[in-house]
Amino acid sequence: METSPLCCTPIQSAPLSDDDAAALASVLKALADPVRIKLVSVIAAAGEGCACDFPELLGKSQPTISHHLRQLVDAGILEREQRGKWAWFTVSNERLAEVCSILC
Amino acid sequence: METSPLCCTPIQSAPLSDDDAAALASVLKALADPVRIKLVSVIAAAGEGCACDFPELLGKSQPTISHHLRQLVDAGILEREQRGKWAWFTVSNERLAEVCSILC
DNA sequence: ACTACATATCGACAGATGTCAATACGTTCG
DNA sequence: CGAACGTATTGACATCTGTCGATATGTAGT
Repeated sequence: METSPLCCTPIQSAPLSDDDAAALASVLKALADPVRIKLVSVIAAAGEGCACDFPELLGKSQPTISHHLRQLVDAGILEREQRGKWAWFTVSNERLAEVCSILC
Repeated sequence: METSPLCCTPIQSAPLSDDDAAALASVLKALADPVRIKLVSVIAAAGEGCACDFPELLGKSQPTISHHLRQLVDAGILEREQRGKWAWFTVSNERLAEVCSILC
């Protein structure tokens, strides 16, 4: 869920509707965790990332990492691709751009 | 607190350090609530806003609004100015720009 | 089919968070 | 000063959230 595009009006120009505020808040909430924003930055900087590397890289258990990855995918921030038995992730730059286009 | 500037490197170019990730997450967390992001949008669109108008405008109690305003001020997103017995708020466009410069 | 390995889900728990009623604080004006 | 009014803080509560161990699901190779 939550893969629908966000509203595109910068907050400077008009207040958000209740629905748009809820939608934007839910995407921001997905980003608003130290582990998750670091996951995004690691994947963004490398271009892509394998789930197998994250537990050691971030010092969190495998279930915890899987939980955070799911939230980011559900929010439309990450995209998941299965390669053999590994799960690879990329950042949706469009999604981040949507957020920025509303904030600034 | 939390008024110190955020790190300025886009996540595309390098992964965030643990400290930078925590700092960015705490600012995003302040934005990641429907009531708070709507407060920001209302104030941004109008240029400024009086605390006295928000409870009715957002359908929340005065203590709840005060609580959210405090979080936004602590995160450096809003700035507070006392005018007589009223509290007025403006949006720190610099703070929002910092966030966007890291995300995009 | 069986084994090995990567990832997802479940269940449980401690800690954080949003909310409001009650109350305290601070400013203005008579 | 004292009353009136706007705002902040406190206390309490239900809900949400991050975390991990245990377990289930899925994929690949023998």
